[in-house]
Order: sequence, then C-alpha cells, then structure tokens
Amino acid sequence: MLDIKFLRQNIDFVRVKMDERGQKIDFDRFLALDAKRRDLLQAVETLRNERNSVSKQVGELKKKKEDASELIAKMGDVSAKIKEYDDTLRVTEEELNAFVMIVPNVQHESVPQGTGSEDNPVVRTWGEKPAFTFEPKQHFDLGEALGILDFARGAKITGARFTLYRGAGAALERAIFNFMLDLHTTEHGYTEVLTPFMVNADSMTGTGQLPKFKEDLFKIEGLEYYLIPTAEVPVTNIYRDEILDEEMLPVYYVAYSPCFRAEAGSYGKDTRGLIRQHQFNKVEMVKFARPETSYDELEKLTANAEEVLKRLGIPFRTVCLCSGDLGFSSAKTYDVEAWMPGQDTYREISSCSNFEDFQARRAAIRFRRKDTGKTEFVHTLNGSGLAVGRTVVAVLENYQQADGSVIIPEALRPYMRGLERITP
RNA sequence: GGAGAGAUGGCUGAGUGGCCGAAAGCGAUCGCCUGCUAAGCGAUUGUACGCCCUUUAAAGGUGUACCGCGGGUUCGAAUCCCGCUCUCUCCGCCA
Repeated sequence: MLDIKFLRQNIDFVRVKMDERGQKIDFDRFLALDAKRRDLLQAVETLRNERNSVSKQVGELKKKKEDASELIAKMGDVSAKIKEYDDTLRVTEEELNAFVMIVPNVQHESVPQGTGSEDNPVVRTWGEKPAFTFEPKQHFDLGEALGILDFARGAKITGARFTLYRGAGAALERAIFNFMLDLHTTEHGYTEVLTPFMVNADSMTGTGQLPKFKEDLFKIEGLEYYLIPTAEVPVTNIYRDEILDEEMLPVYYVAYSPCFRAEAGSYGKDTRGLIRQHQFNKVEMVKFARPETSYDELEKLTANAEEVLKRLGIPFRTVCLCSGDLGFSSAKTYDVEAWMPGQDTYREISSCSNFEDFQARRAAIRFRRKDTGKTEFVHTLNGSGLAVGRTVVAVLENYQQADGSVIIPEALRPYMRGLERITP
C-alpha cells in the first residue's frame, strides 16, 4: 500500500499516475476520510489526556485518604465520551484502511505509458527460432502422443486444468526445477528456502493478494488458510513485522513451490494443455533490497531469469509492462516470454517486478540505516525463475523432431540420468 | 485428541490495580580514560500515529497508543475477568 502521508501530500501526482494505469479511484473520499480521522484522533486524544491526568489526581487524593468522588463522577462522563469517539474513530480508520489497501502501487517513472499488453515495448530478444521441416505441434499433442502428459486422467482425478505427468514427463518437470534451483543457488547467489504451501490471511495481505484478489485464491475449508498462488507470498513474508540490519541487505532467496490459482475469469482461455493450470510448479526468486539499489537488482533479477532460457537454448524476448498492464503491487515489471513454436507465439514464462516499498509497508518489513539509526521500509522484488510447466511446454515445442520425439536440452541431461531423447 | 505451563523492550528477566514505556543485567552506540587491546567510568539506547514549530525536510517540542491478539470490569489495567492465537512439557495417535 501507499503511505497515507505521501498520498495526502501528493494527491494530484497520484491521481495522474492512477489515470495512466487506467484506474478510477475516488480520492476525494480518501481526503475526506483522512481529515475525519485526524479530527477524531485529536478529539479522543485530548479526552484521554484529561482522563490520564485526572486519574492521577484521584490516586493521589486516595492516598491521602481524601474524597475523590467528585472527580470520579466527572471522569465517568469522560470515559463514556472516549468510548463513543473511539468507536467512530475505529470505523473511520477501517474505512480509510480498506480504501488504501485497494489502491495500486505508483509506477516508476521509466514505465512506458499504454493501455494494455499490445503497448508493452520489447526490450530484448535472444536466440534463434528453430526452423522446422514439418509443421511443429503443440505441446499437448506431443505430450499425449509420447505418453508423458495425461490431461484426461488429470481431469478425472480432480477436474479441468489439472494434469497427470508420467514417466519421462514427470522426470522432465523435476529435472527442470532442480536445474533452475541449482543454477540460482550456485551461480546467481540465491539461498534456497522451502516454505509452507498454505499461508494465513496476514501473509496474503502482506504481499497484496488480499483483500482485493480473494476470488483468485483457493481457501482451506474451515480455516483462515489459503493455498499459495506463488512462492512470492511465503518467501516475502519471511521478514514480515521485522526490522532487518542494513548490512544483511540485499537478501536473495529462491524457492520451489507448487502454485494454486483459481483462474476466476479465465474461462475459455488456454483451456488445452499446461499453459493455464489450477496447480503448477514454479521456481521463484525473491529479493529484499535497499531502496537505492532496487532498480539495479531488478535488472539483475531479470537477467537471472533469462539465463535459464539461455542455458536451455530456448529463444525468448523480454518486454517491459506498460502503465496499463502493470500488476496491482508492482512499480515496474519485465515479462520474459519464451518462444513457443507450436503456438507460433511468445508466451510469458517469467514476470520480474520491483514492488519498491509497497509490499514492505503492508507487511511491515523494515531495515535500520547504520549511519542514522533510522528505520526505513525495504524494497521487495520477485521474479519467476521460471514457471516450470511452461518451461516444459517450451522444451517440448522447441526440441520436437519430425518423428514426434523430443531431444532433451543438454543442460537437463544430468538431471535425467543422461536421457537424450524422449521417444514414444 | 486429553492434561498442564507459559507469552513483558535487541536478548535474559522483574513487575499482581495508580509513583510502569516498564527495575536489573546483557548487548549496542557515543564520550572519557588508556602506548595498543582488554578492563573501568559516564551518557544514550523501542515502535507507530497526531499536533506545534519549520520550507509540506531533518532536528526539536508535545500528546496518544502499544507488555501475544481481541473484548470486559474500573475514575485508572502489563497487573483483575472472558474469548482467541501461538509456544513448551507429558499422555495418546501418526509419516
């Protein structure tokens, strides 16, 4: 969330920024609530001050065995009034809080303006698209023919958007996330963490999934626990409500996790195959950084994601999300899109974002400046490194052969007991 | 699932109705002392939100809140009462 003080003092700037994001937000309501809150706060604090000092007098009188009944009677009224103001104040603060919680982040000045994904500029392209002497197939046709992806049985076991992997398919999925974890831990400086896959409501609020995106989450029956839609949630919340030492920053974490998404509102979109599942695996990179380095960290993070595709020999391009396409919590996002020959298009395989202090403020993740001793919010970043299921799609489609077999990229062979090719 | 114990500042730990934002110790920071280091001495040492002052900064002043969380009793709650959460111990169960 944004800082209330910042919002109050820069309301016109924020109005413009939200306009660029295509967000319609009633900031007049905010200003009214904020003013109301401060008025009430002053009133109630004045009354509390009175009660505190009079109560002290009562104590002194009683110690001297003198009569204090007059003061006590008077304070009864004051206490009643405090309760009354407190109730109004609480309601006002709840309204104000609810308002601030659904205001998106302010985008960085380098974010291009635009209204949708068609306006996202391509910042880099890498690799040569494979030339086929035949019509390249889509991954679901390849996978079913090879007997490594079973969508029908996934649907039987659970339902639509769940898939059963078998044999070399299951091994490929596992090989891919192990390869990614090893790359990020041994060469990119990340520390691996393995987190709970269910989190409480505070954690979901800290990273911004709640309260605004409740319908995208799976909730556990009878508990205030949710299945994570990304490891960003448990990993970023590692330091919720903590004050970190400046020297420990930046912190780099990488985590494997399954991700669970309700995909409300995507009916009919990517209905076939692995692209859009209710459950998929992902390797996620998360950083906690000092504000002055966070944009350098974003570039490095994105490069770390791209490196996975380079090692796998999968062509990709990187786009910078424009103002209208930016996610709720993000100040700046790069999407890395892998080339998918079967679909004859690039598909998002990683999304790398700098949230600046937006999540840190919600989650109360701060650090103490060594030179001033002051606390400040950290900047949080994260990026997929990468989405595993979509990487399987990219491998199958880019490495498919005329006979329907699939060559295993060399980087993955050590993770598949040397297997070089998947054949029916 | 059953029984019991507990939750206080960066840490240890005192505090059972007002003098408690909270003793003491440790740690940390600054200063003094000192050939150097260590020891010693002194001072400082939580967070948030308002208001005043100020350039809408910092610093300063002032007020309020916070002793796991939420309610209640009371003129007044870290302290008493109720509910919840979490932690620990024992028993049972279990991978």
